[in-house]
Amino acid sequence: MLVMIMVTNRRFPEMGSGGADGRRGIERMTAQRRAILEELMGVDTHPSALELYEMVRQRLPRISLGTVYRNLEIMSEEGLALKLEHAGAECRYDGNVSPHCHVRCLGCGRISDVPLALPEGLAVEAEKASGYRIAGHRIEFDGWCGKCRRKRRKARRGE
Amino acid sequence: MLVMIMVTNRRFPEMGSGGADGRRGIERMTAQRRAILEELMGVDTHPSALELYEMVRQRLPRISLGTVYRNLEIMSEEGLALKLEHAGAECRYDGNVSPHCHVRCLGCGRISDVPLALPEGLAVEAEKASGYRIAGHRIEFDGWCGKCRRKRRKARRGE
DNA sequence: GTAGCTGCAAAGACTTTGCCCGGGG
DNA sequence: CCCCGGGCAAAGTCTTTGCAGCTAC
Repeated sequence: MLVMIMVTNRRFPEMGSGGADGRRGIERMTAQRRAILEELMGVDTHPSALELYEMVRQRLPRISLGTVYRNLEIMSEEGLALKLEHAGAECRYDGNVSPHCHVRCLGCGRISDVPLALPEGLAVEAEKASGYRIAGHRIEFDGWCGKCRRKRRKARRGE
Repeated sequence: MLVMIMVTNRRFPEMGSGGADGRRGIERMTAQRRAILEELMGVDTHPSALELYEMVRQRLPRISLGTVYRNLEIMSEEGLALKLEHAGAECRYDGNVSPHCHVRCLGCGRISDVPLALPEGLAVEAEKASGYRIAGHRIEFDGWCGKCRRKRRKARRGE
């Protein structure tokens, strides 16, 4: 899928220039920013910053990795992308911000979407049980993708 | 709570010396290993490796951070501890391996336990929807703990 | 006795940041 | 024209690893 970011005027409708909470905002649509957004929106592979850097570099060979990080950070603050922070592994980014969860392959680390949502009521229960004011949540599954499952079976037979 | 690790013979019942999947095992109960286990089991604060290092250092001033990391890694492989690879911060460790989930405070980063489990059936649904063989899962809530909530309210009134 | 562990320090992987300049608006 | 954002590189943070000596068993 090819994604084309159209700039209508000064900024995206979703892009404030930072709210009352002091966030940064997106003020200018530069070529780099557009390219990063388009590449991210165009895949469902949850690329890491480095992978995205390589992708964007096809179009903008002089872009720097720092720029990619800077923009991904801003985009996730602005709600244009999801930053999947699984500590212990590098962050991965998701251009699909609709509610869904993820499964990560224990073999190859690949992340896939899972179209499931947290059963309603569970957040309320968590709030009661913990005393925290719940603001968000994340469900992550771990598992084995088809490819790694086959590889594993073969390895076990071999040993 | 004080936790005392008793060594019966060669090894813990739960501690294999590595399974068919080639994992490392725990062969020897050293003072360092015992101290790390005991400190981790004795708190419910989900310490990071560095925090645990500081805790253990009270007892074993010459222990090294590398040893703490090495042992935490092995323990989590052996199922004696949980490695919480939660969103964007350093890994934290949990001596409580019974099924439960966690909430992290958006203000101070503190992690607390939430005594809730994934509704049964959801893992099966995820398996069907994703094609992965699901092996585990994690539910993480984000929220504001009481202390940070009060701090925030005060700050907002102040501005 | 021996191989599994430790302490130490260096290296590694990923991410953030300071600085100065260019270009978007 | 102004200042946001980019390129570059250095620094920062967390974690892993190689090595030589020590020690649990």
